[in-house]
Amino acid sequence: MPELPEVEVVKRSLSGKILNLIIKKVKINDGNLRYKVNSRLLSKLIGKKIKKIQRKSKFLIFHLDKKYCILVHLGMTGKFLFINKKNKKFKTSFYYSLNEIKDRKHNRLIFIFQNNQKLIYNDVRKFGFLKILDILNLKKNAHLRDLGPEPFEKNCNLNYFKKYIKGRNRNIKNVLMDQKFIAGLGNIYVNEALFLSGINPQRKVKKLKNSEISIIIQNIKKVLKTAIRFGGSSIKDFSSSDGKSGIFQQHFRVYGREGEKCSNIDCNMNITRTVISGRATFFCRKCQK
DNA sequence: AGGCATGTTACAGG
DNA sequence: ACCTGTAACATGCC
Repeated sequence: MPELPEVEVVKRSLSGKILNLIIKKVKINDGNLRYKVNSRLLSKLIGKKIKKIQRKSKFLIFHLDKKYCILVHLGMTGKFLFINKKNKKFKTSFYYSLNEIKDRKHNRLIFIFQNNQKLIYNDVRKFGFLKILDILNLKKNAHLRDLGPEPFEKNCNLNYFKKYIKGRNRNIKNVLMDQKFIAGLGNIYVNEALFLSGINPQRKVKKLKNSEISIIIQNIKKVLKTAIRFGGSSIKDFSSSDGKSGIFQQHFRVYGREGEKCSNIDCNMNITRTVISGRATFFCRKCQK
């Protein structure tokens, strides 16, 4: 369940666990993910050490020895699960085992490390993927090449928005969902950021005032930061690699709240659901103009 | 049974 | 070129 905050949470939780581990074996239960897993390349990872984990937008990049890296996208339901065999008897790993047993069916790949700890890639819908690449080719990789700036980068500012927006006839929701314009947002956080900003998702970008754009930028950062702080949002069953769920979904102001009363004080309006660019869109008709 | 789902991409048509 | 809508991918849940 991965937009930028969820992927960041996964990155952080994984970094504390698998850095410096050496891959002993990789088991492919079902390699037919969004792109078929290349088993030949995968076997080249045996004996390699995980040196660094990086997040780029909604992608994870595992850096390994010898310029190998794994580019990962979690799609809609991709998850990593870390199994600490060494502490099998401890409560925490009992927790992992439960998770593993509950959803063994969707464990697609299993990385086994030299110390017998395991990293499982679990993905119900198989929209996610793992690609083994040469680090030197990373920059020109088609998935990463065209990504826009991330919300926390300093070039993601009012001027950048103004320049892009000029003469464009798109609505603001659609633009914020566009990874080529700004990287890392998805449907949930765009809905939330526009609510916080008091901007109707249908507004044409060319008609936004500078002050409104600034507010949007500010709220994008705010909502992402808060979501990371709460461990991401767990709709259905997102979990970080230690099986913990995030709780930011409890803080959604509009997403999934069709018909519920607007959470702004003094507003009696119910939240509206509509569809924009094929995606569910939630907003308050009164508070978002 | 039908509709919906955190994402991305391809394609058709205006 | 720009923009929108739709469908597809694979699967499960309500």
